[in-house]
Amino acid sequence: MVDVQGLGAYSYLRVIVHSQKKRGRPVIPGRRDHLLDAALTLFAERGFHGTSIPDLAAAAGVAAGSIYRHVASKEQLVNEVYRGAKALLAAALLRAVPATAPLREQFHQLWWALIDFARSEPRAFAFLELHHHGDYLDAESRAVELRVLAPIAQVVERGRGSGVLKPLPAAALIVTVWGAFVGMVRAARAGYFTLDDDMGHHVELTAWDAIATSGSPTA
Amino acid sequence: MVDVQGLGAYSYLRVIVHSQKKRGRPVIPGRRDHLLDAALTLFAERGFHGTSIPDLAAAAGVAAGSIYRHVASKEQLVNEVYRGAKALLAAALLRAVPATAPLREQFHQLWWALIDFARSEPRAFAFLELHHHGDYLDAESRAVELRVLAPIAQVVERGRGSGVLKPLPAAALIVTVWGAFVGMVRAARAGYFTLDDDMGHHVELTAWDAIATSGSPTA
Amino acid sequence: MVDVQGLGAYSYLRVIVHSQKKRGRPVIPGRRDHLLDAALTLFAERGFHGTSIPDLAAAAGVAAGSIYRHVASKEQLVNEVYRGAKALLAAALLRAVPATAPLREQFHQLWWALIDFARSEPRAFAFLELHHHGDYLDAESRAVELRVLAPIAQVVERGRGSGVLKPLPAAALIVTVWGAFVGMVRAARAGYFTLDDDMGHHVELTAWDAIATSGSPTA
Amino acid sequence: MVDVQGLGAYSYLRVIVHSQKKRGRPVIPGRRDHLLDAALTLFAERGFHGTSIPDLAAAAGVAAGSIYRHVASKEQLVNEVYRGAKALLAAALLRAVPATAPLREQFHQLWWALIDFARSEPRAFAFLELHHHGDYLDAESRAVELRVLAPIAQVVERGRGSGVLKPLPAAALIVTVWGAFVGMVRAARAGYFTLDDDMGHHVELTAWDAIATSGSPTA
DNA sequence: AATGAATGAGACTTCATTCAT
DNA sequence: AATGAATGAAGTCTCATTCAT
Repeated sequence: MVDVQGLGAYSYLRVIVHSQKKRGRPVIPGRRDHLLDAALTLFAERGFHGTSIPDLAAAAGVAAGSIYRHVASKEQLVNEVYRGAKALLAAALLRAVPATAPLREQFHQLWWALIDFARSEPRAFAFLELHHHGDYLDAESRAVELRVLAPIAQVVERGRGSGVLKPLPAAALIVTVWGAFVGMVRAARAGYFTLDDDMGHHVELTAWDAIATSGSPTA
Repeated sequence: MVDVQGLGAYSYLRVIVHSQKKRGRPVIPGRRDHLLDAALTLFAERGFHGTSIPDLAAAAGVAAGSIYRHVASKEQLVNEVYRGAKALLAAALLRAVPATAPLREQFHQLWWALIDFARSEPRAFAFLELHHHGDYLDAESRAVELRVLAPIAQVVERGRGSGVLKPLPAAALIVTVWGAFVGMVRAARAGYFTLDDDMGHHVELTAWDAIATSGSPTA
Repeated sequence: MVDVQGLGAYSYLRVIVHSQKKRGRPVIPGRRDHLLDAALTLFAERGFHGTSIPDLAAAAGVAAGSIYRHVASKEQLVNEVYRGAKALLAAALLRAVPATAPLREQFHQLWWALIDFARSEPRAFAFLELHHHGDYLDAESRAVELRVLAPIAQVVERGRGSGVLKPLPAAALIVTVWGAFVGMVRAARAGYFTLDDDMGHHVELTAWDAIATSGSPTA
Repeated sequence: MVDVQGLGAYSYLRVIVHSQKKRGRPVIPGRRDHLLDAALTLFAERGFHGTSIPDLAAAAGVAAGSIYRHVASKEQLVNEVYRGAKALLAAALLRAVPATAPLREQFHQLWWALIDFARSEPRAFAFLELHHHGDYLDAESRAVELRVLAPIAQVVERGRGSGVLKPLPAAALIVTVWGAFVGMVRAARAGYFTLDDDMGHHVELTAWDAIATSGSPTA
């Protein structure tokens, strides 16, 4: 099991042990997480400006004013959600890289880790796709985009060095793989097909052939 | 000359599509076209909900109330822009398919037509990417996504039949190509690299190898 | 007639000639002035924080949103009202100082100019009293308080020089006169008596004796 | 020892009034007194509507909800503070009137009692000035203004009868004295000068001359 | 007795749309 | 055909108050 660094303060990603140390009316355990979760859903579906505070409150099952007990502003809320989703994706990718293995095997692990992520956290995936930019993202939240793709980049670099991958600029290889993956998920979400194991496998083959040296073994 | 079907009433597309011809018609489009053009810019940059009517009016250089001379509502305006952008893309693709040619050549034509489009109409491309869904799109506007990719689909189908392309589901091949292309443009827009001819060429190679039968010639 | 400088942009203090040069739905002539007037009333009665935008809108007979067509914010509105009221008071004082006249006569003119002001513009007077400080006043609006009392200060200085007034610090004399005047107006507003000519005259006598050299003639 | 009537249940006034005595009672008042004290500060600085319950709670060092252990509402709180401040002023004035003494001496005592009050309880003084009116004051709290000036009125009446003071309406004399005093304190608070003994003495002279029969001795 | 989370009304402000000119 | 003032609903956020602990 990988040690997932970088979760930082995104408490809702962890199973929370409530220490109940303060006096006063106690926090209903899941409230904040519930809010962030509802926000993830709505922001992913309608975007930041398309989601109102009353919408969020209704989805979270709280009064509108109560939201401000958990976050200071709507902007802070998106940023919190953004970083949470990003951490989730980063964790999925990190978990998938067994340090030593044939490159084709690494690629396979990575690919299916991504598919797992897209399947188990479809909202987080959709959210990240929709919110790269936007004035409401703060400096920390921005400048992520492809940085989270570092594990992929790492694998690609290794492959280029060893001659297994095409001697093209790394960026060209990465955008192809990442683009194919995103395209697949989007098409599935749009209803063009179901993202089943077969489809995942098919596109894995195309993605690998895209970047592998022509003569390399495909599977 | 390509027959640009489907433009319907979206005159300003015709102006743009035909603009290289310089016939008698004034190049400076009418007020309505100017509005649609300004709307394309703002919607692409900020999204539908992030763009206000006063913003649009200011960008178009008209009074807010005047917008309602041209469209009945803000929603109708996005839909109009949406269909315009989609028609632009469709036109670019249609123009690119020389009915008879080796498949690799057709793919090449298609690929560079897309690059031309992304370069010459970056706002339209960004807009389409950002507005697939959204409650504000009417029934006609939605359900486009990949339909406009019909020319690509057509080429792919031909290729599968002839054995030049992998015997995978057409959807798997299409999403890979389209995904790689979109990934490349997005990465360029995000500043990770410049979409120059070299990069276009590199990614073309990966995309082709992704879908071609393993032994096929690459270029 | 004195040239009243300092009215600056406070249009509502002047009789307005409407030049009606712009197109579009015309401004209903008195609207902005009407708003400032209603704001003067409410702010004087309830203070800044005690007056809401809906209150102001109702008092001015417009919709709440319409207020923002005339001022950029509630804060700008108070400041506008503040400067208007101050200009009114300044004008009243300036108008009252006949450059050459026996000091007692000057005092008399000044005193009754103030009474005229308090009677004809009771809201402006009450407003100024209530709004010296306040975070909502901008730098320009603050730093007025006694500056507008410059004409009084001028007269007092003259009197001290000539021996007609007591050889006390000017500030001591001024605060007594101004304080007596304000006390009188406040008491009248509170209903303790009516500010008629008799009362005005009585307090004038006390105020003069307060500052005049003991042996000076009283009237 | 002065008999401080009217303090009723406002225990914290007694603490302050008696504080110079240092008997067994703890100088640090209870929670409720602390709250009323904090409220006096904030209300004096920002007014009723400009002060929020969270502000008050923070200033008093208690939780927002705890305030409602001590008062039933924010309105009751101002009224409580109002009556407390008024009682403080009343006590200062009562303490200052030695039943038998030459009128000039009585005036002197009164005047310096007021100055003591303004110096030692500047917040109470500022508060009273700012809160005469206001919908939030209940019937009992309102209609005070000059009633608390009864001791002054008493002295003035005596003086009119004996011919030492001007034969003008008592109200005319009172507002002058009170107005001069308030004007002096306000000017000092605004920073125009320091309210030192000299200034207090100077303005005392003007105030006395204002109301004394012209030939009367000044000091 | 005290806490502070929760509430919902209401604050200021913006916006899509209408309308008089 | 075009303008921009006017509107009122809705948006974000704060606040007085309640309530579970």
